[in-house]
Amino acid sequence: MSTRGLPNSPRANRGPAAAAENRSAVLRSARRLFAEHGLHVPLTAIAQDAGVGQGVLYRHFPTRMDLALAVFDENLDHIEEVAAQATAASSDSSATDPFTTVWQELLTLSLADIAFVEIAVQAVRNDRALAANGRLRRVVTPLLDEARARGSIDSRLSVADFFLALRASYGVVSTAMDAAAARADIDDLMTRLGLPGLPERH
Amino acid sequence: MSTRGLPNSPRANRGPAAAAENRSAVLRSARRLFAEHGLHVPLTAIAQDAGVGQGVLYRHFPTRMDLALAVFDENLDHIEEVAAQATAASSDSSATDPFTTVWQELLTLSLADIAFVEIAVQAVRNDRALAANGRLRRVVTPLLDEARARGSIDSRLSVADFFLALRASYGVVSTAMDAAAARADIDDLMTRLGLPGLPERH
Amino acid sequence: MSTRGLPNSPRANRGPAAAAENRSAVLRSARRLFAEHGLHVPLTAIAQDAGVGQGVLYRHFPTRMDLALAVFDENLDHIEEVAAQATAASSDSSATDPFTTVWQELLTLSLADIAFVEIAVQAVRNDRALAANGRLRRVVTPLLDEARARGSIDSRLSVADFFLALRASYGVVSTAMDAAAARADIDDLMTRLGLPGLPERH
Amino acid sequence: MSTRGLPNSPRANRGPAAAAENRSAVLRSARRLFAEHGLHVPLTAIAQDAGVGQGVLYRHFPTRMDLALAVFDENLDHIEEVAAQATAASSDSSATDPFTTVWQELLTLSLADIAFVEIAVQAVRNDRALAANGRLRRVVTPLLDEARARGSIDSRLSVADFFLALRASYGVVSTAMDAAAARADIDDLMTRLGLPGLPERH
DNA sequence: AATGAATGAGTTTTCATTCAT
DNA sequence: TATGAATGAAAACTCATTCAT
Repeated sequence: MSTRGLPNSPRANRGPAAAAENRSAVLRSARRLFAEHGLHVPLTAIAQDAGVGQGVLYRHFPTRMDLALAVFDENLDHIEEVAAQATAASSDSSATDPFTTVWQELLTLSLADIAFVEIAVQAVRNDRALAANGRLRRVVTPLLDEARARGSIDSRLSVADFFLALRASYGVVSTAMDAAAARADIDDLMTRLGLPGLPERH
Repeated sequence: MSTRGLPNSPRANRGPAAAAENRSAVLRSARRLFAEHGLHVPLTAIAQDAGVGQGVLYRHFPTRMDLALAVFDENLDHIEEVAAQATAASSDSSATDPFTTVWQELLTLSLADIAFVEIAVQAVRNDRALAANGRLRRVVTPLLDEARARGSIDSRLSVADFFLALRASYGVVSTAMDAAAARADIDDLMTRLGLPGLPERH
Repeated sequence: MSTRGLPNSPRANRGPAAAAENRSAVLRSARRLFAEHGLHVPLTAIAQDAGVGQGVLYRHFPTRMDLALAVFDENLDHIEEVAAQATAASSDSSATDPFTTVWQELLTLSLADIAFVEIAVQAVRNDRALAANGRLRRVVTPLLDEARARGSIDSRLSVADFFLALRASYGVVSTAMDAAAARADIDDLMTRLGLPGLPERH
Repeated sequence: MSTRGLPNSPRANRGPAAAAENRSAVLRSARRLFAEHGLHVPLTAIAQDAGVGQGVLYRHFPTRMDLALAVFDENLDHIEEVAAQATAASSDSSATDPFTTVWQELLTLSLADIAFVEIAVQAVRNDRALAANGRLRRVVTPLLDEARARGSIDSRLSVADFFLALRASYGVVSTAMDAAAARADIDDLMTRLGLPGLPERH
């Protein structure tokens, strides 16, 4: 009784190259919708926003946590890149201290992305998040050591303090009434903790 | 014709006197289940845990936020009481500074109750939460003034700093791996911010 | 554990006189809310609007249909009264024909009260509604006979035609876009059926 | 963590081809249950009757009104078809006048389908229903003009009268005690209004 | 005789997950 | 390999009816 085949849409994103594109489309949409609505957005909405079928989403990210951690991982990719660039540029004596650059980038990320907090919180309960934290630790430790040696930060500041400050910033950002207040409060908190505040420009 | 609303169970908590009891039962269950599972627990589960029908829950708390804020309000009731007792006892010169007592109670609350953070975060977007924050401010300001005068805290510490530190503690607690780590990290953070840490015993 | 008694509200509507008052209050509210929202309004809303407890509503009107028919019955009371007055006034030769007066009153009622239609429709399925229709028939038949004798209406118009026209007017009113259109359409329909239209004034 | 949405039943009506079938199944069930029980039947019952999950119903008809209007639209499809056939057959001089055929079909529909009335009544309050009425008007107008020209209906009968009569028939049908009485009353009303009555046979 | 809180079945609605095509 | 319809459990919400006080 059913008429013809018409299995899927005319111009389907087929093939291995398209698969990778689909994956990033999903990731991009997830990042945006997580940021806008929090971690509870319907996965259906993400797939739709990405312009792919739900099956694609499930193929690449079997669970919601997989998706959340993938977004989180991208943040770390970004941070690593920033760290590499900052280190490369640090031979130029007039450049900002690499640690400061990375730290400001992390604060900026927190500020921009409500879900960054949520993901971190959820992720912490998850073994795989330990790996994520490990990555961050590996990036930050040498920069911190160097910054201490240079004297650009307090010599008593440890990696543990760094993580503590980062986590404290979560609380400040996530309970802020608005973006401007959040900026001011973060700057304030960092001053009290002896760490660099946010960069001038957004 | 009407099919809904069959008779109710044999021996129920009826009458105006029971109403208040039922309300507290709901609140008690909500507090516990929010703390255990977060703000997303099914309202049905709360009603069941409280041993009441869903209608009771909806009668007293039309929306989930109403319930969350009621729990939050109870926290503030508790804090006010602690503040009053601490103030009353402060004539005894050997007593702990009232501000310290209250502050430690707030940290302890944060530590004990995952949902305290969540509620605070959600509540911040809500006008009614401003009133709640107002309550806290009114309680804390005089204690803080007195503590500054006495010299038990840094003379530069403002009420804004107090809220900032409280919000920072949210981040630290909510991203902690376990209770022991949370304790240690909170103590650490407070030391760095020049505020009292947690009390020795729980 | 429950505190005091406090069985019911301070100034309760007690006593037999109050009972009658409560009954009419419920009836009054039912008429209004049925008219505004149709027969499906929550009974709770009616009780609340009437300022009585739900128990009172159920005491006087065990089922929704009891309430609906009570409202309908009041309409018939009103019609009977109009009929009696019109008849009494009919000795005055300049007066409007009694049948016309009653008929116009019926049309006006239909026009004013959405629920009038709904009740009639529901009522038809109900044996008790037959009694209601019987009342109307008993009032109208002599007026109609006299009107025919006088020549104020077509001599072929029977009581059955009268009911038919009334029911037809239900359809016209209930599908009207607005009150003005309803008036015009009813007038039109009645003209085509050889019956008096609506009175000039509302 | 997520508890919702367990796997689905073994052999389901999957795929794009089945979607259309499922939609019609829902529509078919809706038509029947609306006709039997009125517009208030539980949507669940419709889905069940159609043999589909509730999701299917919501996918195709987000609101109850969407479903009701879809049923109504189908009626208009049917009427258009009848009109086309009647017009095509009208060259045969012995055939019934096309307008009469269409009009009788409309009366028959009203008679068969309690919900037809209800939907029409509800639909009137709805902008989308105006479009539906527009469709009907476009179909009827030329037929009416021709019927007037031929002399098969009273030359004074306008399109407005047509709609008026249709709406009047709603009232008569919806307040009828039983099918036989409804038939007789409709015939009677139409005679009085100078329009064709019901066809002999159904 | 009145009050109005409580019950809980019935309905609506959402959405994670599967799978025919 | 992708699509997107289908499923159906679960969660949210409503309200007729009862009954302790």
